[in-house]
Amino acid sequence: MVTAKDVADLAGVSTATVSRVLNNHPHVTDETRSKVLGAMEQLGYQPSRVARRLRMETTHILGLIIDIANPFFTSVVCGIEDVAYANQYSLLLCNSDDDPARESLYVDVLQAERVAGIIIAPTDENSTFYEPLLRNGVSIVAMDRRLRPFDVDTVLVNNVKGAYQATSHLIRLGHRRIGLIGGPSRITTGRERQEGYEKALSEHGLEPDQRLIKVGDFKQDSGYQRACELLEMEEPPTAIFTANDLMTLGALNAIHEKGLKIPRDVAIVGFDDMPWAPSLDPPLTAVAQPTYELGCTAANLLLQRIADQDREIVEMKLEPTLIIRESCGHNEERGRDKGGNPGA
Amino acid sequence: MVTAKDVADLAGVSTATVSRVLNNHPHVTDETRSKVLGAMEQLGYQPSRVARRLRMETTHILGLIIDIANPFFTSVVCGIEDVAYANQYSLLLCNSDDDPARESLYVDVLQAERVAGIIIAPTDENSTFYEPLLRNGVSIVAMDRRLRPFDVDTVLVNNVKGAYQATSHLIRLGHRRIGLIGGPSRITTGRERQEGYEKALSEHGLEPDQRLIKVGDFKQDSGYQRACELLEMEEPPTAIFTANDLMTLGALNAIHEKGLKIPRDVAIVGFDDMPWAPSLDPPLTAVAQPTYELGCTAANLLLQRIADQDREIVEMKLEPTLIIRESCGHNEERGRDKGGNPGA
DNA sequence: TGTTATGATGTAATCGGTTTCAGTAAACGA
DNA sequence: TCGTTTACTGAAACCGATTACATCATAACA
Repeated sequence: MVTAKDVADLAGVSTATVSRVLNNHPHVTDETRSKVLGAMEQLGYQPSRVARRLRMETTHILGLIIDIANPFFTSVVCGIEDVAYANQYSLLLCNSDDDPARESLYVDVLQAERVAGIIIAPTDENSTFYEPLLRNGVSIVAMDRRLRPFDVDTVLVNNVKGAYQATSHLIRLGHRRIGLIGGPSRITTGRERQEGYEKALSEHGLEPDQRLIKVGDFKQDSGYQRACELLEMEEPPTAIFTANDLMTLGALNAIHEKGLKIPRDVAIVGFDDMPWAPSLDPPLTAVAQPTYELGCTAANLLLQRIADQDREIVEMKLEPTLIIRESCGHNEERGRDKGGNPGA
Repeated sequence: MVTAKDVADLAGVSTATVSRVLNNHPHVTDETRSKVLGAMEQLGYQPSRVARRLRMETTHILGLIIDIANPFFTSVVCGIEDVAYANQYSLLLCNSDDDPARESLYVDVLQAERVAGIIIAPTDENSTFYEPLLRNGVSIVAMDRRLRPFDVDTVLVNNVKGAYQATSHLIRLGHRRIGLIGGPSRITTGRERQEGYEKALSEHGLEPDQRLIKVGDFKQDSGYQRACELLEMEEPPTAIFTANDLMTLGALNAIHEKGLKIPRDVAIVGFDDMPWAPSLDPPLTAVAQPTYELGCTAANLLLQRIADQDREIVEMKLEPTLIIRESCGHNEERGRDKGGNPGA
């Protein structure tokens, strides 16, 4: 591998000058500069970021810890990458697999890599293993989910509101027995979406029924399993709210498998409006999240904090939107008190 | 940030000894070892991978250049990450956005990062900007797509066969006017899937009609646009083969928007069997690719090559499977010569 | 007892850049 | 003409680990 020394020798200068040319320092003769540039060109020189990093103590690398199997995050990652790319940062990708142990291990790796900052979607909002990072002044942004023990920049989507809207929509359509397929309560999104669901029920005078609340793990199979449990109850729910896209797909499989017709036999609202939602059978009513924006915002917050460690800590909350299609039926305006408190 | 020097001072030893403890060298007293470990613990020491990397000239980082917006790659990345994780490698994620210019830039970045190896899904199978990498002995694996100018390890899916199966399936069902929404011909998958489509037509005695062949860019919007063009022809095709998952979704939007019924008015086969395919309206018949396996294989090949630069170069071809659901109808066994050469 | 082998540890060079400091030559002012 | 400033460049220290080599103490052996 060709080094600055090689370039310097060929150009007949010192490595200091090579470095100066590389970094566009003033006080370099045009003649020297072009000699050095010529030598670089000729040798195909690529300066080692590893060496530069060691000396400069500034890495221009961002760490990213998410559950990469979850398609929700693909668009989020796009947003992050676009911002990183525009600012000449690279991305170190870590897969938490929604497992706190794996997340913890990657946190150590990222610290060892001396990354400039980290964007995480914590798999447990009470994790404490970020303490050493913060002590060492590594910048952190919590994204999509909270990291409660620490005061860090945070970008969230208003989960309570989204779940509230989805559930209210079902209630407005006359549903009284509404099942929830939720996420783990250790994860912010799991907890808050259940909260929004329960809030909607309560505010409409309905008592949350614990038997209708099933907790999955945000993966497809659990959506299938929990949906089966709900549908096989002696008094099954007439509608189901699934707390993320993968569990929605699982639930749809269960519903179709049992030969049930949506929305006639059972209605369904999902959280996450994915590109395929309009093409599902039937087109899915779902809570849309601003995923790309979520990623961009997280990355921008992180870059800001890297630039200014003393900036005050912010928490941003992006707004979800309920996209109404056909998986709950069309009769919301008919014969019912919209948004009111209809009887049983 | 705490360094080996700090640990050495606290433990009353030299940095050499700290390093020896770190790397489990023999010839360290139990007493010294525990003193050092204690100091590390007490200071929360994380050895700098940056420094180690510079000295050792072995990075334990793999570069990955793909179009991260394409959901096809999420499962592929899972496979890669699992293998990397198991071998204590980290992943530097680069988004080509299917743009050769961006890919080229990232190639330089990865070389500057001195990554141990690179996995790429080339956005142009004739790109020549990998030459400097190969000259410097960086290991490369081409995945999902070819990199023709260079002799590198390659893992592909049998695209010709997959497209052939999909198209033959339509022909067997009696379709004669079959539209193709293909990918760019500079990309292996675009070229080969068109090849398989044309081969199926020819072998069944049908002349490929250039007006029915539309080329998209593997993104959703182009699927929508090309499908509109096909459906608005004076003599529209009775079936469409879409060359990847995103374009399939776009085409479905176009079909639904025009109020057409699948498969009655128009049949559709997709390339890529995604988790949502069974839940589409109607359940999608599609060519399934072993995505996770594709990722694992690529990562394993790369690690093998890193370990042994002289291993002979291999090209692996994984097999696709046509998954028959309902988007082409069910009548393949009825009244027709299965696999034969039925008349018009 | 003297010699040698061996184990445990420290010293210093090293990886490839960046940066401080010093030195040289040219330019400028008086 | 001399002194001072300024532009340019090189020598060497440095970032934080690893490791070849040196050193010393102790054990083993003749």
